[in-house]
Amino acid sequence: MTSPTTIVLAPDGPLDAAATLARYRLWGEDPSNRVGDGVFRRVLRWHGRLLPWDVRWRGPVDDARLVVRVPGGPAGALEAAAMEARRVFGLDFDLAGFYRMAKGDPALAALIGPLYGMRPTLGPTPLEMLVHAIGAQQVNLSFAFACRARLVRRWGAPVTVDGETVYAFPDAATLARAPVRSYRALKYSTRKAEYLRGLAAALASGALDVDALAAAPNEAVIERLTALHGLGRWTADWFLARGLGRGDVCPAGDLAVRKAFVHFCGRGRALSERAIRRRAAAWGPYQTLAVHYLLAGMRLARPATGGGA
DNA sequence: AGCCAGGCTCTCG
DNA sequence: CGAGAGCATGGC
Repeated sequence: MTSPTTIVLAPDGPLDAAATLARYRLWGEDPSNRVGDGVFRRVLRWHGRLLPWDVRWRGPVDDARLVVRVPGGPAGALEAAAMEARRVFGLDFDLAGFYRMAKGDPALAALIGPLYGMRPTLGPTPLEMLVHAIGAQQVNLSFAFACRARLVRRWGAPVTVDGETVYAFPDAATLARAPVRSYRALKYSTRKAEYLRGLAAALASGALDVDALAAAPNEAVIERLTALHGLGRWTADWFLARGLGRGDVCPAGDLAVRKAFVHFCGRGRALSERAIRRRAAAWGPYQTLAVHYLLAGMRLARPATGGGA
């Protein structure tokens, strides 16, 4: 009687794993989320232990399989890793339903083919997703990635397996304790340092309750997050979309989203944030997917200038 | 050199 | 309220 050593996930609908994970490489490297050839590696925090795990993908886009392993880890850790894998590969999005809707939409129809199987990747944990969001506010994404990589190497825990080093993302208490000047050394601005410390403290103390957020309606999530210093509507929208996996979200204030709407929906003319929200509302529960396809569509159109999902 | 990058807060009218 | 300044760094 031995416990299983792998969990195999079968996506409901198509999955293009490489396209889904492109976000982890487009603007730089992420030391806590390593993408290799057919494999994704990460470290799980499991009851105080740091357990490296990996997930390998195989098979065609229309019949893909994900194989999750936690070498030497207990069965519970394997289950937890599989939960993270579901998030990383966006397995809970309804791609089939989205494609049925998108086929009849003039802005989206042409994107289904070239992006078939691409899913939004969700942040593995709320802390990690929000730290990235704060870091990405206003600055170009290459710079934001570089700052985050420095943060991970500074306060994360390196774990080496098979010659590959993956960092456990720093925990909230560590980030809450770190002085502002140490963030400055990583090239975060003083204000972002304060925002990051405040966020980490709120999560570490439980003042910001992740489970409660996951159960709350969108409006309540926005209210709770924007009550914190440094988290505005943009950050809250992206948290709903890429943190909680909500489908009915359009971060209409996002610069890249606005540009994508100009290109695909505005016939070259700018739309107000309000007009964008109105237009997106017609996509109902598929807004998050639609926005990701528009962003990735911009990357197809103009590979040199980025703007991807 | 100067402007802009997948924002947010604060101030002022 | 809406508009405008400041934030800090890197890339073009």
